[in-house]
Amino acid sequence: MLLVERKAVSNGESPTSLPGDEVNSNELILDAANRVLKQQTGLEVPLYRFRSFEDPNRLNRPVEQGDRVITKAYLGFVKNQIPVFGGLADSGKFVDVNSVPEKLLYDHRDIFNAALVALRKSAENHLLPLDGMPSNFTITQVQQLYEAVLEQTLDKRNFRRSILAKNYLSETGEMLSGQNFRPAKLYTFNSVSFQNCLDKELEKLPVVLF
Amino acid sequence: MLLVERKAVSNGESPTSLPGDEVNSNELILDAANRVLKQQTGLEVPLYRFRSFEDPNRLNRPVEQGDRVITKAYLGFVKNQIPVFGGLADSGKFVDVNSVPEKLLYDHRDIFNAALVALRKSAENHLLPLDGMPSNFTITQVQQLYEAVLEQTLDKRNFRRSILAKNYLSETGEMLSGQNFRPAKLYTFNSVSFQNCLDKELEKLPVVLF
DNA sequence: CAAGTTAGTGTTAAATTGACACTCTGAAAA
DNA sequence: TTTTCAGAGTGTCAATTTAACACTAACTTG
Repeated sequence: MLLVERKAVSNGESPTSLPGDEVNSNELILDAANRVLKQQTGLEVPLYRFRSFEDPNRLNRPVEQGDRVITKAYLGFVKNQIPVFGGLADSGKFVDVNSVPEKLLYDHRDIFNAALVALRKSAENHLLPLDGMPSNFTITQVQQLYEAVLEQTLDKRNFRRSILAKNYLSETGEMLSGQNFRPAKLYTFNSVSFQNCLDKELEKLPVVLF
Repeated sequence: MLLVERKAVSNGESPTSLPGDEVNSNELILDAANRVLKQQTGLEVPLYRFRSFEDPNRLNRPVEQGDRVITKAYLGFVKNQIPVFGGLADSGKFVDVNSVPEKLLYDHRDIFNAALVALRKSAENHLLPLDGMPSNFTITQVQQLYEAVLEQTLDKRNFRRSILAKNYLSETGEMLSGQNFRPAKLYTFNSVSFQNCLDKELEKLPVVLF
């Protein structure tokens, strides 16, 4: 989990926060998310929308005209990039998800919690984005990622069957050798097929939701 | 489908539109939707969120500072209420969904299309809200609603099995008599159980979606 | 070549989903 | 009173999907 320390913060608020800033009046929100992430952390990764936050009191101060902030939250997966902080973000660091402070800026802790929920539901559907994996990986490594996210062990055969059925893992033809056991096939993450899976899943949903 | 004629409209735009207006800076968006609907049509019905619309060009005019409008769209089901137009809405009328003009205000035709998609996906999941049904109704009437929304006939036995399994229809103990065939059981729509179904469905979803 | 370690594979039982046809009940007509 | 009409209401079977479960394959090291 990447947390940043925000420069100017209203009285009493924690400067520890998620990257984030305002949308320009002529840009798509996803574009804004990418731009702000780049500005504040130097990172460029695919972003996945998960929820919006719109409570009028979420900034913990009385709402005045022009002070209403609605956040559309995205998450993304970082490989090995080293962040370079800038913009509103003074500094920052990666922390274990179990070490995220209870108190973050505004309702950012709620947003983080929602991100974890989103991640776990995605994992239950075998739809975790693998942008954070190395470019070649074994299915066992993917399974370890899933087990970490879900905090439970999974049956190897069922996991393989389910994840391969999604068709977003492509065999490279290469094997992972140099270990003292049977070499494993290496796969890559096919993000186009992955998007197709998400779209197909979206097809199935009831869209009238709250 | 309820369309309203909007009073003041920028040049060249169709005044025929969906009810809608701005959110106050201190209210929840759903509250705003209820308030605006009441103001403009006099109607008070449960509202169901289905999508947001955020294209910077959706107002068909160059975006200036403070001119960016993002819409969160809701739909609701009207029973027999007679609308009383007010606020931005000069007048209005119910029209068949197949007679909605191609050109509505701004992107309201897109919003309407999205509402239809949402409705049909909800129907495929046997999760159409029944706020628009009479207070007592037969399962056959519900099936007719579903068939109208889906524009296809459904198998009676499978439909009954599925819809009853959701547990949001409650038997009243009354029967619909006075017809020259076997009387049908009358049911009511249990909106609390219905919400539970929606929540349960939400549990199952992958939440990382775009 | 034996031992150790992970890779990789298939079957069965249970639950769910879709296709399909007949009996029940009341009213009206004969 | 009996028959006819029309929609109400019900169950089964086959196919698919999902979860549980155990062994053989392949490579390295000693």
